Amino acid sequence: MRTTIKQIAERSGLSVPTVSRILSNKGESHLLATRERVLQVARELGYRPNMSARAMRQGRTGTLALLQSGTDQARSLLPAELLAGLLAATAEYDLHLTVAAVPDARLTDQGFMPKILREWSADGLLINYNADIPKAMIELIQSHELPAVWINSMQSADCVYPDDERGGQEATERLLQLGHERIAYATMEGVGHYSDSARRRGYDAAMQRARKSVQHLIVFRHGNVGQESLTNANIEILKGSQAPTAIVCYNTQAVQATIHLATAAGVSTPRALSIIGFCVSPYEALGIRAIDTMVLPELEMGWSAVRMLIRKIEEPHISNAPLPIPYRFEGGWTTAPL
Amino acid sequence: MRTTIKQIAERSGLSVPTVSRILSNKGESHLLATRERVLQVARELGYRPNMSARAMRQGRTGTLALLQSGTDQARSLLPAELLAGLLAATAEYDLHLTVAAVPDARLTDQGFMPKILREWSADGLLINYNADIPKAMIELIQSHELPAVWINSMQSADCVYPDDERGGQEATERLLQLGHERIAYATMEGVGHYSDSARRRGYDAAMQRARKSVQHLIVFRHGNVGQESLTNANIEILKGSQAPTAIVCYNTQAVQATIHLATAAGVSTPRALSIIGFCVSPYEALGIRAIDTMVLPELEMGWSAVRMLIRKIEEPHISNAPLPIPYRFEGGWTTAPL
DNA sequence: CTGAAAGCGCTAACAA
DNA sequence: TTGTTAGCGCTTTCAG
Repeated sequence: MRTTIKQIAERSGLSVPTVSRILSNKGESHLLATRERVLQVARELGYRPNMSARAMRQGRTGTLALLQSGTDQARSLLPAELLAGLLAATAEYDLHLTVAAVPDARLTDQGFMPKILREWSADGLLINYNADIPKAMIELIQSHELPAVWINSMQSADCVYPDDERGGQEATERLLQLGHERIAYATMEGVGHYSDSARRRGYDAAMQRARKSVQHLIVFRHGNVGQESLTNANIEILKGSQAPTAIVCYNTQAVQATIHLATAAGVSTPRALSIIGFCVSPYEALGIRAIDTMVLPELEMGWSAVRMLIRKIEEPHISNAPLPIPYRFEGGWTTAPL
Repeated sequence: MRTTIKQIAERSGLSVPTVSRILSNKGESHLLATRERVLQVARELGYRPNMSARAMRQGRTGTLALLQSGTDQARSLLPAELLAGLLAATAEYDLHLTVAAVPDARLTDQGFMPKILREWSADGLLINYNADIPKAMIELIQSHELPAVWINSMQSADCVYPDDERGGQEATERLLQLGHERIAYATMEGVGHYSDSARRRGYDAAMQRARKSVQHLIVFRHGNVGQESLTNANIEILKGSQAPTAIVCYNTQAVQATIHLATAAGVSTPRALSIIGFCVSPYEALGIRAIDTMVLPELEMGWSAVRMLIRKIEEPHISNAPLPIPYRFEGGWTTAPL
């Protein structure tokens, strides 16, 4: 049977509360001898505290829950780095992280509610919805009394999100500073996420401030068209006399597409074409050392979200200002002065 | 304050156990009237059961824990599909999933133990270690009394893993059946995972059974060499008179590399070069509709692992036979008869 | 510095 | 069909 405090108390000839205090480091006012004895016995018996009991007594579960939008797509909606940040931060504050997904299909179901929202089993909620959040869901969560922080989503309060607009602007400014004038923005067809328009807004703003005209918007279609047509559709842009000398790419996929395109067009990077991309980390493409990257600060975002949520749990009625996380530039080998 | 069963009992003029029984569907022997009344009041007060209390009483937390090896690398060691499978399965059985990571750096630390192992807060353990598992860790977990199932790892019992050898063999056999004779195996430099050697063993076996000589092993180096040298290093293989007409690729990265290489060498797919890759899902590369893929059955693996663990929790002393999960072939547009 | 008593919210066993 | 009693393991008073 599992070892309990009571057993340790009996074995060491002390009372239950004494053992409890020592094992949970409450009050240093204990004889060194008793202390040692208790710890020794606990070790011998392989004691591990029953967190359910502790939680019930203290009114805190010691758990944060991540409510994650549909993971039924192949592409990871829960980026590894974000998860890493959440895990590191929760571990740091001695909390557990439980993950709950709301399948996209059920997102609009009226009746559906994930287990985590039907019960008291976490102290707070981290919400990472990449898709648009149904209004009903937002209200549900707000009426739910559980402290919550939004990740990757702009709300009026209690949210943490990457500063995409500023990121797009900074990427473009870097290229401008290198002397580039014809700078394009490249993205993938059908990206519904607000980050695409936000980065593009930043790009537009930088171009306008520099009094350069906004250049070719390159939109890559996903692969389900024939090899020839796809390549030819964009290849002219890179070969024309007004071809861009630099491109800001929306994501890793767009970077890959751009490189592929450049290879096919016989345009070499960075000699004739500079590239900055929004990637998870300085991406090593084939034949390329590393991409100049605006790194999405997922790790930091995870940490910030956890810290904000902990604050929220401690002071539920104070709402936190939205926290934009700046992108970090990491140099690679894909940009050069014009 | 949070609504409790007691409050519902008072409001509805019934006793606490009656309310408890109705709310947790125990025993159908209740008057319809009382039933309705209780449910009504519960709804009004927004009742949600306190899982800590329930867990303490029942000796079950209703939680499975995923112990995950270091997430400090950029590459996701927790594939989205696996997580999706685990989440779907735990939701199906009305269980929570908590995720705990052991940072690679601390993997060998003697003193280090993740919170989840220091406490009683889960009913069972799902272990997903991609790196080699230190022996000490295995023993620790085995001595830990908590029912455990290994994912992606071959143990003597209680484990679920993809059948890489058979997968490699099947991929190769498909190409042989298409009439190919010069078939290569392509992988990335420095892959430490056993899946590489297992798939390769399967490839070797298929080739030997067909009495074909094992062909060119193509090893792509990661991008940190100049574009020229990398391409040239492998390009000769595809241009030579004994060039392979088909390639089995270890992973998505190797597929990308192969396509890039083929593009550069002027070899078209699938006309002159067939490709089968081990990818997460039929990968849409640029200019390619979809890769012929041996799909890693991560979703199923997640489900199987959860089912096995639940069995293990119910009957801790019965050990489950290792469960190899077969790969699933999904056709694309990158293979053709010779 | 330590112990006795009480109770967190829930459910299982038994009694009515 | 419902109520009474008891107790899961732990921590928090408060008393000694």
